[in-house]
Amino acid sequence: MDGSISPKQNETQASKRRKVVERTVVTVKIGENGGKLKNDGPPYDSWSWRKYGQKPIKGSPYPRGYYKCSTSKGCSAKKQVERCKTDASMLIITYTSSHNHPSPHLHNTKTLSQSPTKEPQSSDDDDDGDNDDQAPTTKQEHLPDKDEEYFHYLQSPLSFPQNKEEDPFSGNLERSTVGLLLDEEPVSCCSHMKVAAASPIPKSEENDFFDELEELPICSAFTWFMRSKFFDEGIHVVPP
DNA sequence: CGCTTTTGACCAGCGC
DNA sequence: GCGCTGGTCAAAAGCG
Repeated sequence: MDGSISPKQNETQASKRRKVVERTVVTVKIGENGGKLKNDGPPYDSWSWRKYGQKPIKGSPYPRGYYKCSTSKGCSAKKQVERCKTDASMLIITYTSSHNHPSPHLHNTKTLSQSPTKEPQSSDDDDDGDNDDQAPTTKQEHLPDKDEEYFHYLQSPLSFPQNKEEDPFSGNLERSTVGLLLDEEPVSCCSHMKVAAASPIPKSEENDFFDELEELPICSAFTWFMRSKFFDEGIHVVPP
């Protein structure tokens, strides 16, 4: 893929580690049209993703798909898509790393919606994808309407499980969504989410995770994600 | 023709 | 130290 550059020397060193960097877990409820997706097909998303692998996951009847961002060549953003064990209509998407290029559809959202929910915090992650706000005139169509009809987005921001009380957004949003899910799916549906949201995290893992987080600027993956999806597009929490 | 998807193999981390 | 599992790479095939 990266063809010319030997990925084994650069990326592999870091990416092969299991303790990954930033991870943002998002749960997507597939609507009735879920069947349209091939496999666990990634829900529509502003970036283009290229599948580079698929693996059966122990304990899960569904394989996990591995995707890389193909919108930009050097972009290291990745995501893993898997279905919830107990509810096949739920997709668990784990975003890893962040995009190093602006979102191809941001201009759409920008013009479409100056969403009132948008937090003024956008300036702090400029170092990351400082171009985030500028929309390249890419012709990545977004189909917001369709998108919204196909999927109901539920989020479980793994990024800040410990701040959830302090965090301006996580408070309501996270709680409601996760709470809702847990309520609806007491059967440990989406164990990721439980871990992500609640925080019965095993000590070591917790430490590792927070450790990783602390090394990163708060902006990273979650921020762009929030900006580009949750706030610009608006995540739709499907009511029961 | 170019890009994406599929599939198998390999590598490395983690747990026992 | 060994085995298991997860994650990535690379080649081939398919599709637009």
